[in-house]
Amino acid sequence: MTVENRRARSPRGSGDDLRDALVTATAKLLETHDLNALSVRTVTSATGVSPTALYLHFTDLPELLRAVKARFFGDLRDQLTAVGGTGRDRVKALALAYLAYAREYEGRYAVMFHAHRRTDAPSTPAAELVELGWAAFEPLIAAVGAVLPDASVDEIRETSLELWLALHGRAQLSVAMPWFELPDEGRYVDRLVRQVLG
Amino acid sequence: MTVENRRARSPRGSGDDLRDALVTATAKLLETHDLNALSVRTVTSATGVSPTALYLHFTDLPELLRAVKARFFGDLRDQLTAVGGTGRDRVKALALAYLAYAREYEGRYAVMFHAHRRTDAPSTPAAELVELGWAAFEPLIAAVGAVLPDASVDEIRETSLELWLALHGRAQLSVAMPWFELPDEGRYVDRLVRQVLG
DNA sequence: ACCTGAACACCGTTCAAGT
DNA sequence: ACCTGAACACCGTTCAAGT
Repeated sequence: MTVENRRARSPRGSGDDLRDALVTATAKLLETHDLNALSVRTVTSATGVSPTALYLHFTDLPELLRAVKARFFGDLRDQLTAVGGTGRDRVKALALAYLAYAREYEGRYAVMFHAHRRTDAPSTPAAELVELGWAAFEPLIAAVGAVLPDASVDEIRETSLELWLALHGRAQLSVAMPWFELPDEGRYVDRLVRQVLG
Repeated sequence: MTVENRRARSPRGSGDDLRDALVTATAKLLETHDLNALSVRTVTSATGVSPTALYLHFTDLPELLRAVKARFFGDLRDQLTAVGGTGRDRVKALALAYLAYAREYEGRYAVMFHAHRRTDAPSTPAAELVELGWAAFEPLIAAVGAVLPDASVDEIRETSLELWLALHGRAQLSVAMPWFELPDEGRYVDRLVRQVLG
């Protein structure tokens, strides 16, 4: 992974500028590079600082990646809240927007649902991520609630989750196994919404 | 990642013994360790050979991981073909067996559907993996076909895929975000099968 | 035929130091 | 207050050599 030579960054005014710059640079690199092509050195080099500068704002590389994940979940939520429509059409539009996000930003989606951890760490839930995940999920819950006015909160949540898990299954598979041919997104969403919403 | 000191392996009789030993050792390490805790050195050390011995049987580390993935898909297929039952009960039993595999072997599932690649490599489909993926999928297709005797091959495939994508969505999410609380597996499968199979 | 050892350019992270 | 440089124990991979 060769990174263009940038001029060394002048000492900065203050605050979280470098932190933001590192997150932005990492997000950009993920558009064109694999997750494990990311290193402290490529990220800092792309930002124009020394490798050790990363540790001024993050405890380690995984924490930087968590911050990047958080940004991606925020972006996804923004895309979904911008979706229009009402009733069942709105549910379908949200489903299509979700699949579109995964398709357009494959690298992001791979990182957002990347299965790391495993025994070593105490599986730190990273409260911020939990919250952002739920926040991104909310528009779908609201849209499903509008379609099922007589359903309880639990029923709405369960139904929304079924929709989301089917969307995630398709999105994640297409990222993990791009060679696996899947039916048209529109058709998939039509059938899914009919099956789950009745 | 500390690995117990093993005696150096004596020169072997012949053939693919070392290859198998490396795949087995890697599979075992994945039961307790994260994917990126795997290295050429931990794998070969666990096998009792020098780091460079890996290159006698694999072009590089990713190819070893592909071989491990292939073994896991074979295992999954074995588990699914061992499932009994007929009709709709068989479909449900297969779904539960699928989720059970992902739950019991989280590390395996994470590797099987790990989204690597991305621009650098030409996204080598790895024909062997494609075939093994389909082979693991076949039992479900057959079970769905038995439930829908009047359906066309395409309809059966599409319906089976919908079932599988919903199962994969749940399985992969539980591996990627274990802190996300999901409804009971039995209830999920009951509702899913009713929704998709009508 | 099968495996090892030394060597290469990397890697994440720490810590003392610079401005 | 903010950032760098040298150093540490690692990493994947190559290649010449050992038995």
